[in-house]
Amino acid sequence: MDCGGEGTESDKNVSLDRTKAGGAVGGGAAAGSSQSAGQGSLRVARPPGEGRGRNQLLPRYWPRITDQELKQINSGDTQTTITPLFEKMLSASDAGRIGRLVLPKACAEAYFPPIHQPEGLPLRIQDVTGRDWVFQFRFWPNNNSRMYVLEGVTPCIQSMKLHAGDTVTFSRLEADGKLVMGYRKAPTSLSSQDAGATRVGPNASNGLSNPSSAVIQTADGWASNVGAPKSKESGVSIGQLWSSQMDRKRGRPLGSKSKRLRLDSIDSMLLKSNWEEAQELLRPAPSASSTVITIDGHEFEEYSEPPVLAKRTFITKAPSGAQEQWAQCDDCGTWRRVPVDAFVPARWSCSQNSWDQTRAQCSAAQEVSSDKLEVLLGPGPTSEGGKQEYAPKVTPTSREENVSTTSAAAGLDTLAQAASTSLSPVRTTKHPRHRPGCTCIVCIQPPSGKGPKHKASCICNVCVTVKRRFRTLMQRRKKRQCEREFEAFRNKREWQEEDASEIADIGRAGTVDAANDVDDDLPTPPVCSRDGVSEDGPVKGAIDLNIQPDHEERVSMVRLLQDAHLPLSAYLHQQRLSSLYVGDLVSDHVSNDATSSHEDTLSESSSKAEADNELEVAGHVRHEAQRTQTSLGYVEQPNFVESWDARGVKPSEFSGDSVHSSSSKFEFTMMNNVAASSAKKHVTGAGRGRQICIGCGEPIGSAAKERKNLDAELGQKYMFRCCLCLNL
DNA sequence: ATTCTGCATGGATTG
DNA sequence: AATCCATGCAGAATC
Repeated sequence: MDCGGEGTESDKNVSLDRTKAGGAVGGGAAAGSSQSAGQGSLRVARPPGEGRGRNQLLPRYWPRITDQELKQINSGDTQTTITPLFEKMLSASDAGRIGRLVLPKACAEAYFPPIHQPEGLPLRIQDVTGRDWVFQFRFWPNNNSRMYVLEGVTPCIQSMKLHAGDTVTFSRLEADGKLVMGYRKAPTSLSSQDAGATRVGPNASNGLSNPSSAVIQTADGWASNVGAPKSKESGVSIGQLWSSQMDRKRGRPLGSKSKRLRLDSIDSMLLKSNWEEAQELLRPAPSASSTVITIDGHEFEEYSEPPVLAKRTFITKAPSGAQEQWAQCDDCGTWRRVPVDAFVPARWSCSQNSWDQTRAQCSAAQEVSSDKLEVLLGPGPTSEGGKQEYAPKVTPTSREENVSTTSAAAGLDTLAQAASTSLSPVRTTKHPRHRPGCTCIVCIQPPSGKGPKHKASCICNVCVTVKRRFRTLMQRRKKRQCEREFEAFRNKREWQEEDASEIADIGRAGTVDAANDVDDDLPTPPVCSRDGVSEDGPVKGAIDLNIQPDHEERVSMVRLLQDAHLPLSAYLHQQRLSSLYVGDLVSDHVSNDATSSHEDTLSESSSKAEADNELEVAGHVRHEAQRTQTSLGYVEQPNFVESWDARGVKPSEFSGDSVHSSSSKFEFTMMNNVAASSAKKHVTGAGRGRQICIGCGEPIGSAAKERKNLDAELGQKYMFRCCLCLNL
């Protein structure tokens, strides 16, 4: 029997049938589980029994919740029925600090309240400990579709100590419709690594790196980490099943981006180590020709082709004083002497020894005995096992004379010593562009952390070179900046000239006030009424070329500015939303109504001074749009939507405030009037700005601080209180 | 400089 | 081909 959610078709059919048998689970009445419902039994992944569009839910989101998990969620209350909804394995993004959990679209639309505005609405979700979290359930428009996210999940994720690879589950308590979020830890080896890329085999502790918190997979599916020891009665090898599961998940989550691997610290260290080793082995391509360029009086070699990996070789010093290079055959392990400047490819054998035809076969004897070679190279390279056993130890006497071109440690040590003791420049292959004798800044300085410390007044070669190059870099940066500024200035002039030309043309057609100041640094945003004719803007009577007839709302910036100074209660009253403030329900359509009523009260008059201050007003409008959003959208946290009944109940039928506005729409409208071409970019900034205290309605000075405080306290975003209201 | 925010992109998956 | 969704990115706000 297949264990995962992506099982065979027959398995799916079985699950579907089970679902029909009973959608809700809990209290032993395990929906769709013909298996034992006793403690520790496992629940087969199955399609959710309810919810809109449930048939479209991908199997990987089907909940695999155990009875233990259900009991934990339900806090031992056997009377309450729990309906598992869906689950999702956390991606790196989900578990990151950004605090956004991407929700599968189908799941979000099936089980969460329908939202019609990108701002969405706050959603209260309870965790397995009974703690309530409030997340912002919203969406982003995406390719004519939507991308649903839960925002502000970081505190919750952190409290659960979840990482990428772990799984969060969403269920619903049927008694009150409350949403409950559980979790399932991935095996330790997966918590920091891609579950799809890491395979835990049968011998890997049965796939259980931490029995107390790991996932157990049996023939029935998954057990979780929720507390108690797990059942081990599976007749099938857990390792095999785990392996099977991992096979199916390979190339899949964490996420489907299998190429985007996460690296834990050990991996990072290994990668860094390998990278540094690889750097030591990089050589200019044999066929590449170099050109020498001079920068700040120093010559650099530039190659048109990328470097290639060379074989790890060793250089010794012959009694005659000449240097020799030794390379080991990959086939027979015999060491061969090659010219000191010879390029030995990464894969090399005796047959490629074109420098000594008498030793171009593996059958040819080694030129010197292994003992002698060991003295020359140190015990490492020629040690038992021979091949690829490199741990060269340069003797103290040879360290000053022999510079290994391959050993990172020995080579870097030598470089460091040479630099710190002001020896003459040493041979180095530290960089493919640098050849023995290179005196550039890269080669003359010791490795990071090594060598003498330099003072500000130091005038050693390294310091002088570094300072000179820094000066050069700064000059170049400044030059580039000047060029960019000049380019921007030129574009701006051209844009203004074009605008002036267009307006002049329109003016000649009799539709434009010729007094319009076209020399302003920035275009002033006209405010348009519904018919697209500017009323308050400086171009009175002009046709707004950016008007979008299908847009529902047109608002007055001046009016918005006036509203900004209204107390929240007064504003709500004016907008016929007073009931909202006392806890009555307001839904999406309410905010739309607010917009309409807002529109109805557009100010017909605007002073010249207001027109002159359009830019400033525009800035305030952006601010005000957020205030409006805050006022309308997130008034009373205690009255947030508790959950969403997936059986089709609309948000307005919820017993809580679920209020949000169309502030982005406001802003888009306004920015659309400014310049359609740049409206999108302006809209990008929607939702930001100074935050408004939900206690007193005043702007908050240091929103982030208060928000973090509130995050820690309430575990959600979009709720702010100033220091006074927080009694700080 | 850092964090927040709202997309935009493109690889992976599905139909 | 269409869609999903993980993540990158740029601009704005904030520290």
